Amino acid sequence: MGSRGNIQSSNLGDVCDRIRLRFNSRKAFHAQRLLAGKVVLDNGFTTIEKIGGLDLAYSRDRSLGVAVLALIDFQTLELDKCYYSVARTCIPYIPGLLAFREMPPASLLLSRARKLGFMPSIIMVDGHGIAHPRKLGIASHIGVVFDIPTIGVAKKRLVGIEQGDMVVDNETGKVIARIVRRGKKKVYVSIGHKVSLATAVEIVEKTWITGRLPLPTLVADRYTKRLKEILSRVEPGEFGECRYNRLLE
DNA sequence: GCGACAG
DNA sequence: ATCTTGTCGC
Repeated sequence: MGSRGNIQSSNLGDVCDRIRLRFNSRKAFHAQRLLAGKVVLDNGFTTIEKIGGLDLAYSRDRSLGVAVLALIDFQTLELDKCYYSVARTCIPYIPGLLAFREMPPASLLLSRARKLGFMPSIIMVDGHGIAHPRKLGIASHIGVVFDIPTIGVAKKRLVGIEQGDMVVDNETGKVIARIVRRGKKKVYVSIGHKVSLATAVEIVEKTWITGRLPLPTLVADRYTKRLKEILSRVEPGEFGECRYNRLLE
């Protein structure tokens, strides 16, 4: 047997191990700076028919991630459709590098949604947009890669200084995010891609009708937690339609 | 060296 | 994010 062995008997580790070994923060930083230069900070759309909410959950051993895209009618705020996708999680959570952990299930999901013609006008992503150390949080990352308008909606601050209802950049002093409150709850809203901060805030305020998050991400979050239950009986790469009918139970 | 640190 | 026990409020 040659030094390379073969696929079946290889003891070089599986694909996830190899992805993990090839990964390093220096290259990740470089990719983020590259993509950050492509972010568009103005509205790249005119009307919103459907708004999407994107969120993820993990199996208890964290080996699998499930991404959910909830499609909501922007006028009636009724749930239209809901899709999910499952993928292995190879990269650990590292502040500032969240996208490298969550992109596999998310990109699988969005590429399928696009192929099937179910891409919404804009997507609300659970995480920051440009309010990020290298101006490319996961919301912006997804927006640029899929060339779709995105809004970053995070529950906690990652960078910047809070001044009232805004978050300003440590160095430039520019506003990088706005804090939207509803009762005791608050979220950090930032530009993801192809949307202005003012419009992003308006969209969050219009869709935040109850709970701790605006409706798109709230619905995605609920489905994501329901789908955790079937993760142990599911193959990575699976794509499907959410099968739960009750929006809020 | 010491804190801060999306999900 | 996930796990987990107890507590507060509608």
